[in-house]
Amino acid sequence: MSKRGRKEEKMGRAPCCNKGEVKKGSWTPEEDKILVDYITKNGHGTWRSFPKLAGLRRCGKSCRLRWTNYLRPDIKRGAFSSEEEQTIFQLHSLHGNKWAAIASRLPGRTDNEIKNFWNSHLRKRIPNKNGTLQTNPPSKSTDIKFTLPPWENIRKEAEAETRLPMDPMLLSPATGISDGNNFLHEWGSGDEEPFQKHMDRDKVACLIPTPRPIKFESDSVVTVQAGPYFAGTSTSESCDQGIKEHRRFFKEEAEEITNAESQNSYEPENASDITLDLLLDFPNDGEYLQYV
DNA sequence: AATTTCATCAACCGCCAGGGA
DNA sequence: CTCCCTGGCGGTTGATGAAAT
Repeated sequence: MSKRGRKEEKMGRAPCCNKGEVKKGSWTPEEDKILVDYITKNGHGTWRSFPKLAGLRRCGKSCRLRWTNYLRPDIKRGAFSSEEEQTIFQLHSLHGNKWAAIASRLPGRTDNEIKNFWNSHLRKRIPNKNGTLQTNPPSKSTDIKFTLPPWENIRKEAEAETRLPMDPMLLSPATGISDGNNFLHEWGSGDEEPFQKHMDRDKVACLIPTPRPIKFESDSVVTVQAGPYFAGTSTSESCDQGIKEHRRFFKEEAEEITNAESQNSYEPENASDITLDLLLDFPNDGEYLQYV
């Protein structure tokens, strides 16, 4: 049958499966076994035709999801390690809700799993404009303290590297922090003005995605928190200085990467290197460098 | 002990981009 | 060049169990 003929046969978008015949809801162990056995022997082929071939009363899309998210042999189950948490924070600061991009940097973890983990655990730890955490009263098992945000570990790690030792006076907790996604949006827009106004209005420096602590000379009132997000409360002047330093930092890192790549020797080895690697994948195809 | 509230996460839905005919 | 199919993605829902009252 010609495509045009098929088009005339059924107008509009064809449903991915016959809703009346497919089963929905949780998968049973029997269904899982059928799916895994079939793929092991034959591969999945075209997902659309997979359920019929495998003998499952499921939508092909549902089969694909079940396989890619839960039954694939290379899936890593269990709790996220602190290293994985840190990596997710760093990647999210760069990519936002691009779960597939984040998952591609975490072997064995799926986008769905990371998305759920972010929404149920990590998102709560990002402070909002009031300086409070985006969370209901924390459960007993959740150790959330505004004075010790999750990226504190990263700061300590970076400090240990001694590449950018922190001035102790810069480490007091930030008290007013804007939302990182807002910042990313404004940063990505390439329009500095809204960002400046935002800072002036709230007397809040910023929440800048950064893989390592940033050191800069400050006036007497600035306080700084460093990590996946760099944040601070400050006067307008010290804000400006902080941003300048931030940009210089990124520029230097980008140059480092460029140099290393030109020697064909850059191999990401840890979370920090992965983040630097990601700078080159930043939205707008690296266009962000013009603002650095 | 019973009921309500909350947190978690597996699964679904709709949309989109890429590729092939 | 257009149309369609497919896989992939991100947002959302709802079932379930745990915690609180």
